[in-house]
Amino acid sequence: MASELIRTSRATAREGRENAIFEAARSVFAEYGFKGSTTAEIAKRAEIPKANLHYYFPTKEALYRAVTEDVLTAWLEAASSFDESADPAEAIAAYVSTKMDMARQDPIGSRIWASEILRGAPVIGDFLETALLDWLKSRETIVRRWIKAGKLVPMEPRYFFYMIWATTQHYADFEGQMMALNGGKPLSDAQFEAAKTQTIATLLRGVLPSGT
Amino acid sequence: MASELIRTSRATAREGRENAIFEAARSVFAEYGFKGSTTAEIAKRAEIPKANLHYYFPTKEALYRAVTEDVLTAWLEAASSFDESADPAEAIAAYVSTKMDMARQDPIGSRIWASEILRGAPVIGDFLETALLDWLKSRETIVRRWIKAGKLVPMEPRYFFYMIWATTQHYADFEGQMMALNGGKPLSDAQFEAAKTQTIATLLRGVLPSGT
DNA sequence: GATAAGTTTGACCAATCGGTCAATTCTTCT
DNA sequence: AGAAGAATTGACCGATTGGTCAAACTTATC
Repeated sequence: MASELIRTSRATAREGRENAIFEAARSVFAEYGFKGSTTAEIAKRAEIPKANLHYYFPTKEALYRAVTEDVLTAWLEAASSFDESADPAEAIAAYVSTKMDMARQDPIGSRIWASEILRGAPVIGDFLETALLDWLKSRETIVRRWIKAGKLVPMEPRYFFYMIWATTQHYADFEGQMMALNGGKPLSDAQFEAAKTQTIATLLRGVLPSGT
Repeated sequence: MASELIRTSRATAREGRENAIFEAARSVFAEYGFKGSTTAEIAKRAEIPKANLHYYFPTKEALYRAVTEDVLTAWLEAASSFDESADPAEAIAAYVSTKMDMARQDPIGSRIWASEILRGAPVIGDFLETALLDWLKSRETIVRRWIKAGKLVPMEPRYFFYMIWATTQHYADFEGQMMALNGGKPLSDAQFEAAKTQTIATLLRGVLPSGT
């Protein structure tokens, strides 16, 4: 039930100043997108002179690509959680749970993804058309098999995955909106657990046959 | 079933060049966010000299506020669709349907909203804490009444609204991702209708008592 | 402790940023 | 037709942008 996904460090190992720059870049890119971000602001958050940033990352785009690559790696890691069970209810619950935990632990990564899609995915476009599409297709096959076996209600698997992605992503990307609706405070651990449990329950009720 | 929401013109009446600037600004702000957008790019898309833009909108921020206000107006219009029926299934179906249609017809508006939230809602923050919170609270009361009456499964209404908002918003904000997964083409009308129908069905199954 | 390699930094540059302004053109009214 | 106001425009301004560079400073190696 609890997640093993503890991201104390990023996927790619970095240390010292390089890591400070990397983390600063993540937060700035998540907030302002690629175009809206400035190397000066990143350097400021990393507490280093701007010139020093360009020693580790030659251009703003190189830094953005490094950050983006890291986000994709995390996505692929989470994706595998879908496959670890043969039972649809378990697989879906595990996947949604993992995605929710990711949104909670690494909202910045999720926001970088969202921001990248908003501007037309110029950097991760290739990934979407290849790795992501492959993943989706193969999981659609699995879901269709479950439907034929009567373990899931008839449906188009793709739109179900969109619901899962949308909901889990929402808890990262719209954290600000949720805070405003929650007295200015972020969701507490208890609130988040309730949200996660309920989301899984609603999704499962939505696709499991009635008698289950 | 079909939506009455035809947004051939924006909420606020505008004409001629002012409208061209307004629409150009919408598309640029949606793509790059406030900071990442430039008045030069907006002027270019509006096919006017940059100086002319400042005749109608004194500053970039004034233009952004005008665009943002328009998005909020559209949101409030859609919100009312929840109230038009006494039956929970009908109310939810109508609301989701309206929101889906909005995402389809005005994805740019949805993206401006998302982009604004991503950077901490500096402009619409007040709206979130007042009008949106009021709306949410009063609808939570309605949903709780339905739950007590046994018309809906026990749940925290808020997280259910988050699911609805997330899913409907996803079809606007992540259109680029969906295109990449759909052979580079946007969802056809038929595909979109299928997605909408299935989304409503899954959500309703998820919250309606089993015997229904 | 000298030398070389790796790291840090302030000063600087051309390009772009949001915005101004005076001059010009177009509309409207009489 | 001609005056008055509204709309349009190129030229321009100071500030900020991403990025460079040579000089200074640290660190590891002998």
